Amino acid sequence: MALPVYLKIIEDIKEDIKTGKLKPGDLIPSENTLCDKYNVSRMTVRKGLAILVNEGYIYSIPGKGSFVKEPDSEKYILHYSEMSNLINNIESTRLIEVKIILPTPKLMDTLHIAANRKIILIKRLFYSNSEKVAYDEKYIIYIKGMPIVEKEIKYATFPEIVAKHTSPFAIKKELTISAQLPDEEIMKHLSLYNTVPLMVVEQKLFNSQNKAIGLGITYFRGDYCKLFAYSS
Amino acid sequence: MALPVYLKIIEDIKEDIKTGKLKPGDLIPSENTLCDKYNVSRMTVRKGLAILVNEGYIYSIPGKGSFVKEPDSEKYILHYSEMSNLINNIESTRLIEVKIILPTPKLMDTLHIAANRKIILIKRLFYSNSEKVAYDEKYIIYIKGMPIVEKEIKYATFPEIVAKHTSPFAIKKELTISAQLPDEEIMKHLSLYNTVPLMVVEQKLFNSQNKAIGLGITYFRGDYCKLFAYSS
DNA sequence: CAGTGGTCTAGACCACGTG
DNA sequence: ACGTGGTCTAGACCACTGA
Repeated sequence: MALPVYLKIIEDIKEDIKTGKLKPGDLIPSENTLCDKYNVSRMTVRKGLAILVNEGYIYSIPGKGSFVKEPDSEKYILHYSEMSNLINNIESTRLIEVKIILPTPKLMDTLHIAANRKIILIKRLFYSNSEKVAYDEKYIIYIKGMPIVEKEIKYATFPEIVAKHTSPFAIKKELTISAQLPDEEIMKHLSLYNTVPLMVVEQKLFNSQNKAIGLGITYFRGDYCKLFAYSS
Repeated sequence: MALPVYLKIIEDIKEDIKTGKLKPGDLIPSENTLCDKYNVSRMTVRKGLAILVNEGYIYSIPGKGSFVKEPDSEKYILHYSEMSNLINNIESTRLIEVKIILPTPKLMDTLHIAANRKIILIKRLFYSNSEKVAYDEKYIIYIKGMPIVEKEIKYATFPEIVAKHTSPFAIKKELTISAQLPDEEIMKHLSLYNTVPLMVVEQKLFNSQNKAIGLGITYFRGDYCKLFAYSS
């Protein structure tokens, strides 16, 4: 019995759920029942159940009991960074342009800002095996002290640029993934001469007050980029 | 003080992390120190810390202490189902074909099966607002008792079909997302006459022994499908 | 050695839900 | 009134770390 009791409890209940002995909606034995079954104090049982709750296997209703949960079968974990994906890693970047602009109507809308707010626009190209694999645009709401020095931007990931002076824990992010065809500007930047589908990843950053602080759009060549996700 | 003490402890430490008072790598006050600070027993402090560990804010090393964690800044939660996405929901489906086949070399490789294993192939079309928005192929390793009855397949999600007779908790899933151009068969199925980029989502299902049991490929019209993910 | 986190106990009081 | 889960206590022993 090197195994702590609470882990044994977890194992047993998970097993019952996976084999179907316990089905979604079923009532789990009460905490006191489990105390008796394992000859263990209630806090130990509760520790096990808390972990099962946390892992999404069960839920508890005060006064009623603990029940097997309907699994979140649509939930996946996705790891995303502009700099690495399933097929290849970005080995180098080239800065096309950095400038301060005023927001377009679309930017005013997605970032919820006034027409006179200054925006830093960064355009970059990503290379892998000396080939252009992605074109990248970042729009960052300008704040004093922001890094607009070339060497600070060149190899940084979007959250890294923005989080330079705030805790990375304070930043929330959203991704929108779509398939598009390149417009003329992108075809030029990526030196495309025939139709190549693009995997477009829009990344929106929010501060801890849920105010948008930046927008990044990365246009990956479809034949050079795949994303990968897995169920937890 | 309706707020439980352990939640107060969590709040305080999160606040210190978000404001940068505590930085990644920093040592957190020891459990006994926190007991004194909050005038509370050790189990209460530990409950709070356990949740912070679970949420990825801190980690603990026995004999040393608890430390602020480097955040997993590339991790996102993605909700995916063939039947609903950011832009629109699938309102109806049409079964094109259901048949038993022997695996192609590609299938033998991705599903790790022998050449004589029978495979159920299901081809479907997904409609939204009476328009064809996606073409869908499922390959399921045939097992006795599998539903191949039309009405059981028609409106079911891939995991639902496969999990019909096993617990949904026992199934692990992987997604691969890419942008592609349609081949002739897909253009025909989706009635495409000019070039439309496709968002292709490959879904692989595994049983609890990590054996592949099914493969689904859904080809969404890029202009009708976007995926959405967010940081936790 | 003293201090740390990991496991566990045997109680307690509370709010809640059902008969 | 009783059983349920939610919070909390004031101890205990262990294995580990670092001085």
